[in-house]
Amino acid sequence: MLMTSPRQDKSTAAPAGKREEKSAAMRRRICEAATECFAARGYHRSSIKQVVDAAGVSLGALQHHFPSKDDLVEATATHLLGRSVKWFQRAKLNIAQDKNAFGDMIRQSWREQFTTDEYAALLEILVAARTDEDLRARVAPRLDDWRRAIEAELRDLVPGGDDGAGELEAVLTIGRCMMTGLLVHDGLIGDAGHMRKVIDAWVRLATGSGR
Amino acid sequence: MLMTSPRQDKSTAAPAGKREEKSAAMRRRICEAATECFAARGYHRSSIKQVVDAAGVSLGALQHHFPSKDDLVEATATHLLGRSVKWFQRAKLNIAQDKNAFGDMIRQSWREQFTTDEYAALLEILVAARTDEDLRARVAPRLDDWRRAIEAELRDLVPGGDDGAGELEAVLTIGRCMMTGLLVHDGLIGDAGHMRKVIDAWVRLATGSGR
DNA sequence: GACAAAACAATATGACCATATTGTTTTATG
DNA sequence: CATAAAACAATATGGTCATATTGTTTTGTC
Repeated sequence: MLMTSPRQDKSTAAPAGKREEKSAAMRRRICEAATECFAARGYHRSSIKQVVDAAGVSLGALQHHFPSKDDLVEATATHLLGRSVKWFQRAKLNIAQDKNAFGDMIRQSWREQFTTDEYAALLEILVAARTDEDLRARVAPRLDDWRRAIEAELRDLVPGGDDGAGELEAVLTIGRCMMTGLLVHDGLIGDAGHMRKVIDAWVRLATGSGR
Repeated sequence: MLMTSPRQDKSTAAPAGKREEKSAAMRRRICEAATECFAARGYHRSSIKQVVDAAGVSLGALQHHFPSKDDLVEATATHLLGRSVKWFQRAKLNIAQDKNAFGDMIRQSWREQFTTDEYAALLEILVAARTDEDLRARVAPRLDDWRRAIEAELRDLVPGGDDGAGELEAVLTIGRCMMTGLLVHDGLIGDAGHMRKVIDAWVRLATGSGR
């Protein structure tokens, strides 16, 4: 038996590493596989079996780390939201503090964050959580933390004024929601050029230029 | 068996076009039940059996009118999109041609169109179609028709100038996408007051007031 | 009134899914 | 190195799903 056992090769794995470290790597690997599956086939059409196959691990291994599907989904959502926060932290440093900073950030965010498999997977999870009480109870708090973390991160980027705080929050929320809806509506047609035009229109509106 | 004569008993039954009419009523009834199910439990968690129970019809009846699930979903999407177009046609007449027309329309649309079970069901279908090629091929054209119908309907409502056409399209698209994303993101938290604030902020931005 | 097609109904089928169960290997630590 | 816990693996189970199948009733037309 065990002819086709999906073992990790030990040549690359750190021997001195701890059990905990290996466990974290396995969890990450499974979450990444889940991300792929959710993006490719949608949340409900992705079975545990498919995630297992995509990750190249055994069903038992997945079950050990994520006893239920909700456990896996919550972990995947947390993983994706955490990566998004890290993206903003990085992007913030790379963007010059000129007057186009905001528009550049929006456009870059669209390209590098929203039009990715990672965001597609997150969208699947969010929509699934809408009609699944248990899942929503797990995911909603993480989503709220994510929103706050990003707002805190970008607070000093937008020039704004005195009422910049509330204004920033509103503009960020509108932008985020608009991009999400753009994926759902116009993404279904698949016209990337048209979507970019909409993004540009949003930047114009949000920065008050060209009016 | 049971060869009773159908010659009499015409007083109570519909006189003409009975079969076609009854068929349309049945189809509508099933689509409405599907809408309920999709909104309450999500697309993939709604089984044909549940739609059948909600509609109070037999499985055979549903199968007769919609041989496959995709047939049912396409019909439901078409039904919902058609109702949305009718909503805009009605709303357009009710709104005075003052300078607040646009803002009023946005707010009314949010209340009466987006925060409804009908739109929740549509959202479920759109997201499901993202990762289901067959379903997308059926739904995407209907969605495109819907978008064009609404744009044509509202073309004369926004003052706009020469470039009003392109500008209107962009503003409508952004607003529509923003509301959809608002449902997905902030709707998960369930704070209706916060969402209304975002809508107000969008109206301010789109109309250029208070800047 | 005969007759075919449409409409409606009830049951059957085969696939798939989440998870439970049971067994084996690896790792940390005394 | 003994040993217990953690990690990993293979199979089993009960339920649900979409759809196929087959049978019955209703309706339009000749």
